[in-house]
Amino acid sequence: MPVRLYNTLTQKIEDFVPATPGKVKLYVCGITTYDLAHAGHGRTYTTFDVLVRFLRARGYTVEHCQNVTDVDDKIVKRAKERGEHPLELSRRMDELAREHLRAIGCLEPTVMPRVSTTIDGIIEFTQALIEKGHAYVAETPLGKDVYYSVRSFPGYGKLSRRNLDELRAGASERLAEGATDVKKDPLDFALWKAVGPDAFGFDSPWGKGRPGWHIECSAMAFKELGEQIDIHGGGMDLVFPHHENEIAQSEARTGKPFARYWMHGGFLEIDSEKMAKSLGNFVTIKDVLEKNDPEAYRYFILGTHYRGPLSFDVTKHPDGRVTFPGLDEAERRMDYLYATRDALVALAGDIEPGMPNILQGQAKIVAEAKEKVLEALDRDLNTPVALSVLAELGKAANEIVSQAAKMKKDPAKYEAVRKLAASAVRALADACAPLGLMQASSEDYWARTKERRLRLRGLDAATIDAKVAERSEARKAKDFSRADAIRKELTDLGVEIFDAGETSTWKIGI
RNA sequence: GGUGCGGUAGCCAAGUGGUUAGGCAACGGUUUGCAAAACCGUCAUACACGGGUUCGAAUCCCGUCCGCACCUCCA
Repeated sequence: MPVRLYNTLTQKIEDFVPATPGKVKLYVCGITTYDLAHAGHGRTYTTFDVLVRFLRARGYTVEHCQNVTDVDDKIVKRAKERGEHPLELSRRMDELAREHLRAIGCLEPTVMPRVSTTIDGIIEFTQALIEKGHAYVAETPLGKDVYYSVRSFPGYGKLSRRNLDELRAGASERLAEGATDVKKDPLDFALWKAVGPDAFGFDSPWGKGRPGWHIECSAMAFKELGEQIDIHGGGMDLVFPHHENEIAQSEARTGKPFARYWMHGGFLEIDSEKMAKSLGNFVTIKDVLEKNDPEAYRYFILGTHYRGPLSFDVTKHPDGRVTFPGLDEAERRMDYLYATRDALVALAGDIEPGMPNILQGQAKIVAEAKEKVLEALDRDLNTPVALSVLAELGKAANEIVSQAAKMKKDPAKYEAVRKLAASAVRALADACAPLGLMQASSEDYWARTKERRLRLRGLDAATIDAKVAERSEARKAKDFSRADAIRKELTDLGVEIFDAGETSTWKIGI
């Protein structure tokens, strides 16, 4: 079955066929770097990260271009407030965003162009549009602006299904509020805006100014990927006007279809409202990472189809603690997956994987897991179904481990079940790979979660170790009431105890 | 008003004409000194509402209701 993706342009799920067989050119609109990246950004970039990992797992070579908007009015404004150079503020925020996205498992895009280093391309693109009659220069008190003439492009509105007359009604009202009317049509949008001689800007044939928001993406995609790309992605809020304008610019210049497929991710919501910087209801990725494991966040995101809304719940406890219940639940699932893998590895040791004729129900699940995950992703990135495959595999794996304990007396059987366990380890890795899950070593995963959970609960490991040791002594002496009392005490602190024979281990609950 | 995205069992969430999605919670069982974890079972003939098409509809058609977003900067 081919890869199928929903295309906003046609409103249909279509077979994915890139322009060049085996090669995918992907452009994803990046972040405007004036503040920390929030959990909604994280959702979008995680979605496209899974798309990239998945397409690669399906054998495609993916060129993933994600821009950095480092020249923008918001950046200039924020920088001014802080007495910082705009590009310096942007560089700092970009570094943090990269760090946070890397932490949640997003692979570095192949290319990351910046506005500030693409000014030549933007100017060239703007000039081309002027020459072709799609853009015009307008005089303003600050100098010369360049606007795109929306009426010059017949296909305007085809992505967002809007027609110019309906749009004009809204735009005229806004203009009435005292804006200077230098545009020929209220819907025309800026390609280049003049700034005063003292403001942050770049020299151009039209004087000092800054590029408009939409032209930069057209120019960067053109420069890095060429005239036509396979997939263009971003959040749903970019459909209009940003992506509509990109189409108008790029197709007016080249005369060719810009992107074959347009993909848009749904919103992350808090209290049923879109999480947004402008609404002030956002939780940053940094906030998330302080409370939960990065893979728990990814698991949480993948639990809902990328086009639907995803509710990010925040619970404020009576004691003042703030938690994210959805992420907590996801983190328990990650604990489960890592614990499952640990048990498999402990059983398999370094035996070679194989598919012996044993535990056939489980063996079938192990054999099919990888392909089932890929098949789920074939269907417009159905990550919830992919996670259900992981759940099925986890169950089978744990069953293999518990059945193995009963086979120890029969060396031939035991070796066979160990081979199956080794296959399950491989299957788990293969099934997780396109999702970007279970990327840590067990050692790292348990260490980082332990450290974080101890910190959140204000506990320290040495105290717990001492209590657990004391309890072990009590158990050895068959003083079970003493042992149970200590366990109760620890449980109340959020510490879970696991007895295995005479020894006990512990972990902090989520 | 226009354009989209949603409304599925206690909760989260797949499915888009007939065949067990999955997870969480709860309860019962196997296991355990007792637990926990793990596994098995139950909850589950649920699909916003009203009509219609069909042998058969959560799924298609018509009409409503509700939530959210975009139409100005937004992933």
